[in-house]
Amino acid sequence: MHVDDLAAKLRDEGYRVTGARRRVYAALQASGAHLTADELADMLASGAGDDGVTLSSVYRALAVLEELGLARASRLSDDDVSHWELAHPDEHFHVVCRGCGNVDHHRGSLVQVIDEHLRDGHSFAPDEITVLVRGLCQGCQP
Amino acid sequence: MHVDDLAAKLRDEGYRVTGARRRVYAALQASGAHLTADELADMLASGAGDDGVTLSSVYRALAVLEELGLARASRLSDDDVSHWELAHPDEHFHVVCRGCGNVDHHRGSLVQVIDEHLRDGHSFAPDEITVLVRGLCQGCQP
DNA sequence: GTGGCTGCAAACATTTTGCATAACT
DNA sequence: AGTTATGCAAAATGTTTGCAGCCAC
Repeated sequence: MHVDDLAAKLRDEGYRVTGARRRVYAALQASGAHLTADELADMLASGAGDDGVTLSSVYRALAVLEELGLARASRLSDDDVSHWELAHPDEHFHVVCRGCGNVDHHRGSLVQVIDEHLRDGHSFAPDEITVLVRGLCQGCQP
Repeated sequence: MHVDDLAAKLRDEGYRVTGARRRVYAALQASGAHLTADELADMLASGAGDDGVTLSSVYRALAVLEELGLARASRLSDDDVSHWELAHPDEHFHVVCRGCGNVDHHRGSLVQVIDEHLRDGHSFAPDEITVLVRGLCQGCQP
């Protein structure tokens, strides 16, 4: 999603279009990775002449983006930090390598399988399914 | 697992058998539910004449139990609290109802399916697979 | 008796919040 | 101009840690 569309979506929902929100969104998009609020704040710290974004504003921007369904938090490690990424429209889950730290977005039908299984077989209506796999990728295996 | 076996396992691994560890284990076993460290500390607070267990000791006891593979932490809600339970030997995943808060241990082959899929198709060696589903159970649906 | 364990309080890290100022509409 | 968002610092929260005394071995 382009930054212009972000502006439109923000206005649509009654939010203002601010530098902080645009910059946080752009940073997530540019990196393509999973960033913590702290990392985002560091990346967006006030540089030469530039205005920068504070840590608290990063948190508030992320909350708004999440509200709009544009960003997602996940707990990829077992320490207490949330890692943020732009929300992908298609179902996927995270495969994290303990060796190199690489995070894969694994697209597949498994999330859908779980959904259908619970819906049909157990009368449970899921609205959020999280799958997290940790282990070793091919290159990091002994 | 009986508390006597816990004692044996602790000794086997070079840990001491203490009241705190026994009580934390027993509380997790008795409740059968997912408890936070805080809830455990409250349950085990020093009662009439009884000795009780402090919050920090609850954390330390849980760390040891996790080390031995006897307890597991999961993040069932999106606030930052860890919920603890005794580790079940069989694969299962959590189904949490947003309405009544009930947590189901759903046993099934899905975890195994994910494991095999990644192992065979993607040369990835998982050592931890977490599946968390949130939604509405039958009774809480509109 | 000795070394690991506990309680207590203080430290820590992450996230949230209150308030005055600045910025979007 | 009006009111929402930001920066800053301070609070809140969950968890960890240092240290003196205690308890399992």
